[in-house]
Amino acid sequence: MSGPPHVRRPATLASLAAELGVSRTTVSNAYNRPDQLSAPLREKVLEAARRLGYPGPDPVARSLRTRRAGAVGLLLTEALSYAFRDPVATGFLEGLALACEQAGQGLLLVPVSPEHADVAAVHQAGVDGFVVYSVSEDDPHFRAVLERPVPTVICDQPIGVEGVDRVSVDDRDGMRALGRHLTGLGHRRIGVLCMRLGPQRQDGPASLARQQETSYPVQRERISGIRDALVEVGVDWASVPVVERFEHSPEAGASAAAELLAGHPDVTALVCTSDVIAIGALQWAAEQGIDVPGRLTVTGFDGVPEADRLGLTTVRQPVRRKGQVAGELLLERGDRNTPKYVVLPTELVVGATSGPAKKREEFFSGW
Amino acid sequence: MSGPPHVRRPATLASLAAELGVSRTTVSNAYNRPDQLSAPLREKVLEAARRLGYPGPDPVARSLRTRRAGAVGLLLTEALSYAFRDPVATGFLEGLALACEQAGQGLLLVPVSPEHADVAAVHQAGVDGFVVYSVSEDDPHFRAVLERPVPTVICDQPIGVEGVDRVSVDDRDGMRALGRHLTGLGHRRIGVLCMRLGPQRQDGPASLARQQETSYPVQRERISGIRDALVEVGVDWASVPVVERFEHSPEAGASAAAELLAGHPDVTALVCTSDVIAIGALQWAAEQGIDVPGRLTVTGFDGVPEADRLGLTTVRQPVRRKGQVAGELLLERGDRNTPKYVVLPTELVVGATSGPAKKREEFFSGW
DNA sequence: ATGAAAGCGCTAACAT
DNA sequence: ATGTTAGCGCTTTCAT
Repeated sequence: MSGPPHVRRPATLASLAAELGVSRTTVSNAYNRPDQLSAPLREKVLEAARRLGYPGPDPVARSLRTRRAGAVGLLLTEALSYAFRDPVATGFLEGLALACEQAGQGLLLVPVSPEHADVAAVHQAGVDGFVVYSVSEDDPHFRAVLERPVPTVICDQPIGVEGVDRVSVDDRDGMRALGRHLTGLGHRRIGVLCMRLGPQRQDGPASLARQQETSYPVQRERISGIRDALVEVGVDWASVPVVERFEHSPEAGASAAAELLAGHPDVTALVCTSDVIAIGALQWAAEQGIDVPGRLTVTGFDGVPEADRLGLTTVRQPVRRKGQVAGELLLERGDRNTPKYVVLPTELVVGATSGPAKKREEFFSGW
Repeated sequence: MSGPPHVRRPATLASLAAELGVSRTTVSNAYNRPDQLSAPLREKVLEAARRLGYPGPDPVARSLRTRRAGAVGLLLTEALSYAFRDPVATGFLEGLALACEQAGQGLLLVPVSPEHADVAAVHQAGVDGFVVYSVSEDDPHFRAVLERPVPTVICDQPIGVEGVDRVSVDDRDGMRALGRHLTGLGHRRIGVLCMRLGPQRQDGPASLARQQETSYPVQRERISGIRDALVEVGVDWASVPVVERFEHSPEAGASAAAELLAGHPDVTALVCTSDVIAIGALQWAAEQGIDVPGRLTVTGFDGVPEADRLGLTTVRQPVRRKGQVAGELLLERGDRNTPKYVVLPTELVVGATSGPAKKREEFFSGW
């Protein structure tokens, strides 16, 4: 298939019409408007089609003529394949797929791999609109999407793009609520494990500058949220260790937890900016024999199903709904010309992985 | 977007050519064959394009002309949205996406919802080929795919379709190995929890007839595998309880486990035909305070990441690889006209959820 | 290096 | 109820 295009169609609408001695319109109607011709004639056409091996109207030719592709394009941050490993992305996809399904639209995943850095795939996509899921602010593919003369909906990131629909959640607010839950439990010495803050891999401590200058607003907002809560009770944010990981996986979470606690053994709570990271941290703690939440509190963000099963304390965001809304925004847009911005609510989920902070004395004997 | 088609393109290749006083060919070349015209002229064309808001060649028109859509269609059993909830399906998708990515091809998810029972979506898909993932033997969408004049690759199911590429694993063999592991541990009274066996919802015990007549060969093979192992040690298969669930989710697994053990309290091992079901069974056992594997052995099939984290005894199948191979089969097919059938290996993973069967006496005191 | 001509396969006014 | 006409926007030999 990468070689020559696939075989020429055995028969076309025109050849069928010629064969039958009817007009092309009639054949077209036989497929698209059964009520426009008599039942016997229609049957005759369909029968001839079967006989000649005519597979029905070519979808591409029809799309060209009707000016609709019948599909929505999806642009993702990462390599396409990554999306299927991330439970938040799959939740989003589930919702988006649901919306597409209901509208009878296909969902085209646009191939953006780090290797194929070219933007051609975006130009090549035969779609009626794009959903852009959580991409970095300077993504070239994203720019290419904006150049296409079709409607677009952004999910989460980037922010601040004028005139483009967007759906997101209030990350900062959600994390602030979680932070207050922790400070309410007496935690003062906490550590943060976060996702990548820049396009370049940088695993390790994230400076204050890096926290602020990140090209990933979602991470910035979540970090700001936990900071808000700590500052409220008088903690000096500059003293709070933040460890960053480029990969987003439980393994990365485990190694980040190890790194943070090695450097800051007196930390009583590990705040992770995603459930995936938190799941890794939890696993690490279990392997180390560290009691959660007795000795260490661990929290996440997102509310993915596995976190639920593990009883993780987290902030649940309606990922599926987010995908659905993104799809609806794109598919049900009438002729409106003012953009819509939808912000969905989050919910604090107190599970079994957060508990009271031990006092320093208890703490050292607790090891 | 569901209303009128999106706005007419502001400019076309032809209008740009006219404006510049050059031929259409030249404009086309500026985009597709930069080496066919002088750099200055090319720049002039591109500049004019920017100025006039010409977004580059229309992908649909190009597809019609070149006879290639630059995308692969994916047909799934279930509602599209389900695929993203099932870790096996997402693993497969990951691999398939990887293959598409590398070939620079898009991946179009064809919308098949139970509501939109019509096959139109298959006809509407502008793709160069189809991958069919684990669909039932009598799926009408599948028939529609076969009618399209493009290459197709089947994954897992249906089996026995002549002349169509296929990739699968030896389910029966994998399950047989698992079964021998269990009989080796002394298990003789086992129960099976399986996925749906027919298009109609039927939650509860599955008769021998139903096990054999299922339209889902994969389930049949897995059940046959465990049967093989039990028959080898003299167990009468007719006495082995098999509980079926229509939904494929941990919740369904939990309820199936409850049902099976309520009816057969002397069972020492629960063999599940998927990890997702097994995870639910495990959760149920934990809630009931049933010791695994002390009192009850629980096993799965697939080897999904979460199963790994839980230490589930299971049969690992290379799901990701399966997706990748499916993609490669479709994309790298030269001009071969003989179909390929690829069968990938499985691997028994002995985790922490399988242990020796207790003797009947120990067993009752174990409650 | 550039242009002219010829469709790819189809649908939608509009007429009859 | 059926046919006629006129493209949708583009690429690709083949000439020049």
